[in-house]
Amino acid sequence: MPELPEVETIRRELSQALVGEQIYSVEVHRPSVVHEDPTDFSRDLEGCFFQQVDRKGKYLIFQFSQGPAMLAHLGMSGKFILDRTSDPTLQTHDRVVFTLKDQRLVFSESRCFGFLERTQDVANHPRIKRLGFDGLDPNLKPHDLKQAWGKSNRSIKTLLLQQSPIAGIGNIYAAEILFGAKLHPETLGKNLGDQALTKLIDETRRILSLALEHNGTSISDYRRVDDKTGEFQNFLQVYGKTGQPCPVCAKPISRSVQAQRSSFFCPDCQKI
DNA sequence: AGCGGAACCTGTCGGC
DNA sequence: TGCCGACAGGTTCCGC
Repeated sequence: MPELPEVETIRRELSQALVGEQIYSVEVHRPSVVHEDPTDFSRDLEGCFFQQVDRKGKYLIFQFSQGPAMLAHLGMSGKFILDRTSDPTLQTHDRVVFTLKDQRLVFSESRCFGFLERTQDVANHPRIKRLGFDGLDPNLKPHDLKQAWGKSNRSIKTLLLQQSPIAGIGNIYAAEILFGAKLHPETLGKNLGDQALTKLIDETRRILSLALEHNGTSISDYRRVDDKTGEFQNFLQVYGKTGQPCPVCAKPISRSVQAQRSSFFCPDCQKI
């Protein structure tokens, strides 16, 4: 599911619901998603209070009153569900269940690409250390992109998916950002000048913010913690629109494959 | 050093 | 109806 706007939507909802809550018990139903001995994982978290829920790129970071923090990545299909009913029936893809005072927090992941991982030192965790500026970080400047991309022969589409120097963009928003910036996905990053880089940064912020205002994009799996959908799918210009008219020039949207991922673009509006 | 591709695992959909 | 291949919002690792 989840790129920056979806993860941030979930972060806000979880923060609201969890801070100050105590974990009564933890059940791990799919050991491979916790990246450590599930018995240790459960035992250590039981009794802890949620203190803060942060985010960097597509990672959620849970801070507790004591002990290590917990990183969560939702992979392709991961969800956090807040279940306030008293029905403890397990759904097929429920991997980890945290029982709190009056609710259960369920980590559900059909494809098992997502995971929960505890760490004593978030900032130095290799997965976090690798990330560049968060996609909404106002400090990102054209110079940073130039420095990172200057010697690379990769296309701009591939570079946007790297999570460094910009973190949080995935396949949907890469398509929408490049359409907004009028850049063909196969343009080489190193060929972009100051003007194009500035436009790219502006569009990144504009699209991610707009998507966040609409609570993210629900194409198939993505749901908010209360099972509501996001609404940004109603605003997509090119992602998944192969053959449909470009909203600007009405030529059909093209699809190609780059680095094993689909790219969607207008062959007329987006130039190399 | 940097690149493309395979791998991780599961589900859905369309064609035959 | 059943089987098979293509495709899916992500990340890491392994050769070349």
